Order: sequence, then C-alpha cells, then structure tokens
Amino acid sequence: MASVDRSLVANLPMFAGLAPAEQDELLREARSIRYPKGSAVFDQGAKADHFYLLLHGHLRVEKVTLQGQQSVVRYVSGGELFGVAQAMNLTHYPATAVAAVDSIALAWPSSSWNRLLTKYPSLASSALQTVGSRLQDTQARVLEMSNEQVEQRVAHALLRLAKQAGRKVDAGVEIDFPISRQDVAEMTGTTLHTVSRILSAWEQQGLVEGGRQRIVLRDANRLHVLAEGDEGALNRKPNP
Amino acid sequence: MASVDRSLVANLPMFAGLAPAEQDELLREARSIRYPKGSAVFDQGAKADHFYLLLHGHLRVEKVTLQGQQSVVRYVSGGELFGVAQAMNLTHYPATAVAAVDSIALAWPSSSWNRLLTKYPSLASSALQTVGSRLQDTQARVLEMSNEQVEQRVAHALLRLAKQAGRKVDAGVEIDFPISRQDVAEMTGTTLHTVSRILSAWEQQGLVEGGRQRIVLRDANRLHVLAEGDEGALNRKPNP
DNA sequence: CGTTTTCTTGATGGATATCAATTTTAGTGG
DNA sequence: CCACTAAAATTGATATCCATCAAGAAAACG
Repeated sequence: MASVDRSLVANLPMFAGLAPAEQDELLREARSIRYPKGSAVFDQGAKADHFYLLLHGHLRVEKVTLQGQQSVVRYVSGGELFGVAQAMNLTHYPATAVAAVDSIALAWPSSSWNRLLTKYPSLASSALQTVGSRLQDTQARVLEMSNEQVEQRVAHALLRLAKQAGRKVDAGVEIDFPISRQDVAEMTGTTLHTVSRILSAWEQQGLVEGGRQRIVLRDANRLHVLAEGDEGALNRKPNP
Repeated sequence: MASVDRSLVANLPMFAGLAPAEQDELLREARSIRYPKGSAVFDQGAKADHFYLLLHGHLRVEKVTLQGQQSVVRYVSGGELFGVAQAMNLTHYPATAVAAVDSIALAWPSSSWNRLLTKYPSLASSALQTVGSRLQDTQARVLEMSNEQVEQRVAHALLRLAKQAGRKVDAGVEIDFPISRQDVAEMTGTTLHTVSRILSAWEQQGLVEGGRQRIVLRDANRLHVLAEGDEGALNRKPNP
C-alpha cells in the first residue's frame, strides 16, 4: 500500500502540534482506504476496530432506533476525525457512516489508541476538541428541537450545512454533496413532505434554489432571520 | 482552607488510574467549595476559569437561547467532572450550573488544564469518557425528540433521572432532588401543562407518585414499556 | 423506454401548545 | 401558630402546526 504524504495532513489541527518525524510515524501506522459513494465505512453496532480521519469527501452519519426510525446524526467533512468510539470507551460503533460522495479516509487500529494517546498528548487534545464541538452541535440541536418550529429548524440545518460544506457558486452557496429532502427531514426531526413544502415556499421567495438532491442557498441573510425568528437580524453585524 | 481527603475521591474513575501520591498532588491544586441550594457554580457566558468535580449534591445545568427560552441540559451527580469548557477549547461556559440541593465541588483553575493533561494521561481518558458519554446521551435525546411523542420522552427522561439519581424508597424509586414539572418540561421539550397532565394520568394508573417538586417511580417496568412504545418489553430481560 | 427514486402538492386529523382560571403547597413574618 | 404571599401544580377549552394519507409528476438510471 502506498504511504500517505505528510503534506496532505500537516496543517490539520490533529497534526498541528507534532514534529514532522512524529507526523510520519503516526501516518505509518495508518492505512488509506477509498470508499465509493454509497458504501459504509462502518455500521452501527459493529465492533469498533478502527478510528479514522477523513482525507477527502463527505460522510453521512446515521443512526436507527430500536423501533427502526432512522435519523441523520451529522455529516463528516474532510480533515475531521471520526469513528473514535474507542476514545469514549465504546466497544461498538453507535452509528453508521456512509460515503455521501466518493471518499478517502485514513484508518488506525483502535487497539493503538491508548498507546498513541500517551505518546502524543496533542492527540488527546484534538480528540477532546472533536468530541467537544460535536457535543456543542448536538446540544444546539436539542435546543432547536425544544424551542423552535420546523421551518426554523430546517433553516438552521441548511445554514450549518452550508457553513460546514458550502461551495460558492454564482447563484449563492451550494451544499457540496447530494442531499435529499428525506435527509434534511431526518436531520431536523420532521418529514420529507414538510421539508419539500418549506423548500418550495422558500424557492418562490428566492431564498433557495432546489433540485434533485441539491440545495443552493441564495440569501443566507434572510435565512438567518428565519432561523432566529429575529426580524432585526438583517441590520446587525454578521458575527455578533 | 482544609485540604481534601484522598479517600473521598480515590475510587472515582477520574482518579482510578493514579498512584496515591499523584492523587494527593492533583488534590493539592484544587479547592473545595460549598454551593447552597439555588446558587450558581458558574453562569452561561462567563469566562471559563475553572473546571470542577462534584463531590456531593446535584446540579442542574441549564441553557437559555438567544430568544430567551430556557432548557435543562442535564443534571450532574456526585463524582462527575463538569465545567470542562477549557478541554473543548471553549473560553466561556456554554451553560449555567445551579445547585439543585446543597452541594460541594472541587475546583481547579482552567489554566492548569493543559499541564495536568500532559502530566496525567489518564485525566485525558477520563475527560474524553465524560464528554463522550455526554455526547451519547445528548444524541439519544435528539433521536427521542425526532421520533417519539411527548409521553414517551417524559418516560425516558424520568427513567434516566431515576437511574442517575434514584433513591430507593418503599414506594419505589424517588428522584433524589427537588424537580418541578417545569424542569421536566424543559428537559423534554414540552410545557409544564403537558407534563402535569401526563403525571396525573400516570399517578392514576399507579405508575408514579407525585408531589411538589417530587417524583417517585412506582413501576419502572411499565414506564419502560411506555418509553419504548414496546408492548413486549415486560417479558424481556432487564438489560438486553 | 420502462422502472425506480425523488420530489411535489392537496386534504384531513390529531397531538400538544396556548389561553385561562383555580387549587394546592410551602414559606415568611407578624 | 396562623394569616399572607409566592411558587407550583392542576385542569378545562380552544387553536394550530405538522404528521399522515393519498396521488401523481419529474428526474435519473439501466
């Protein structure tokens, strides 16, 4: 197997604190794997035998309940650590990770986690930050589901997606991977029907531009207003 | 200020991996603080200058949105690490922690976090586990809010509370701190009215026993059935 | 070009928020 | 110890958001 070039990862937060020699050493323990669109990196409930760093592409992380309802937990983008079940002392993956587009990831054996952790304390920091910011996001979602109604939640979800995986196009900002109404519904706790209605209405108002598995935000500002239920937002600075 | 006795904390997961001398050293850097019922350990938005270990008592962690709606994020019980904002690279506390009963916590300066982390790798592990299991819990809540209706969510919330902070009494299991209908509503994304109606109905069926800021679970099994929407649960083993 | 997947749109019903009024309980100070 | 007050809880009536049911159109795919 071809070894991974240091330059691909050197400026990721996870590797930032390490000397080049250390980076090489860490990379030597990993192998790089290609995941074609639609394939699973790991399945919910499977033994957590690896942890990963996504080099290229986008993954959809989904979870099914005991009763069989499916939800989209989040999307993983390039540069992110994922599948770190071992770090949280889980023996099995709590969710399934599916490639939303053709993707490439580095895989380390879970068994080396503890050794690597003691050898590279910066790995602990970056894992903590990864998990920590995921916790922040998830708690934000709980607040949204508690306090907001569907239209606001969908607006929030799209804005988050655009921030995380938005690609500038002339019409606005396009979400950089195929995403269906059903996917958005599973992220926001609603149905594809309601999402479809909302997007149709927004399209008429020039807020978004739709398509099959495709969403472009045309007016992020007005979406922000909708998301916050806040009529004054347009007059304020972008990041208060 | 009196120093903290090692025996109080030696068997907590956070200290388990450390030698007695190390435990003492860690404790020497902390100070112990009393928080009377109703007082705040820290406030949402305040500079995150300490992280904590709860020695005794119960805290309610709450968060208010931009629009002013309040939610209960979780309850902290004895032995738990909390306020570890620094570990997730947050400079300010993302929520408020209020003593639900008279409580005692150990406080370390956030500034020593990174030094302690490198010195005691087991601290990293235990912080990761703390944050990780919190993430699991929060994601479970998202799934519940997406897929379940209010009655199921309330059942889940009470079962979780009983597991975390249940005290065996002759009538069943009592939640070991004062908790109002409003609090339960803020945990489950509903209103105190709906919670009140649900608890009243359950009381008539002998599932729970209520009171002012007081909830006793009389039949955890049947509550489990309600929570899972699963008529077969009564015939199965407690932990599948 | 048929088949499947995704998306759209209308009609209806139901769960639960909201509005409104009391009652119960605990705490406080005279 | 008891009246007074504030906080918490209960319960009914009404309104509404959105899930569900239903049908079909549009887009992709082999």
